[in-house]
Amino acid sequence: MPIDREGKLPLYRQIANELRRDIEAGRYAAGRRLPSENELAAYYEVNRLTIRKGICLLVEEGLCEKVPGRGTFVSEQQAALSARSA
Amino acid sequence: MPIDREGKLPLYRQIANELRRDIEAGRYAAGRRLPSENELAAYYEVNRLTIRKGICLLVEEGLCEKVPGRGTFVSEQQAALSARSA
DNA sequence: AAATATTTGTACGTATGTATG
DNA sequence: GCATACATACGTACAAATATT
Repeated sequence: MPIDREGKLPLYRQIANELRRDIEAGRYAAGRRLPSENELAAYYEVNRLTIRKGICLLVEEGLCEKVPGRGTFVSEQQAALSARSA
Repeated sequence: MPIDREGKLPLYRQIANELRRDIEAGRYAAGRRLPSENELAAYYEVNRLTIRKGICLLVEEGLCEKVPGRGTFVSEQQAALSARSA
């Protein structure tokens, strides 16, 4: 159970950490689409806006890119990085 | 620099005064939408809830009307008033 | 072409917790 | 204790872009 509601870390940061871990572990291939915000919200049992806030951090880090109407995608560079380290 | 954090007036009252001034100065046309709460929060560098509290005063005064999910709009009457005084 | 579904984007509404004066 | 202010989180509604049927 990844998310700790009693923890000190805000949920959206925990979400960001989880997703970052998954990306860096290569669980999402180069340019692949992440699950939709609604799917992630259902999976982690948090509000969709909390997911968005977490993903926003990853976008700022350059790990992800969002495309309106399409989804959120793993940045190519990041995919290359995790492939290299794998 | 409109907002004075050292002043005696609470921030939300200062915000209300600023917005009221802008409306009465005709800077927002009849029925026009104000900047979103988030935009105002960024502009004045205060929390969104502080903006909300300030706008709430204007709504009580009849200067503005809020529409859930759409925004805050200048009341038509008020627009007429400021047009008259202009 | 049209209608529908999916997905991200935006905006207000509400509640709780924390900190400060 | 109370008012002010901020951070977090969820709720709800609708718009815009895209994809599908």
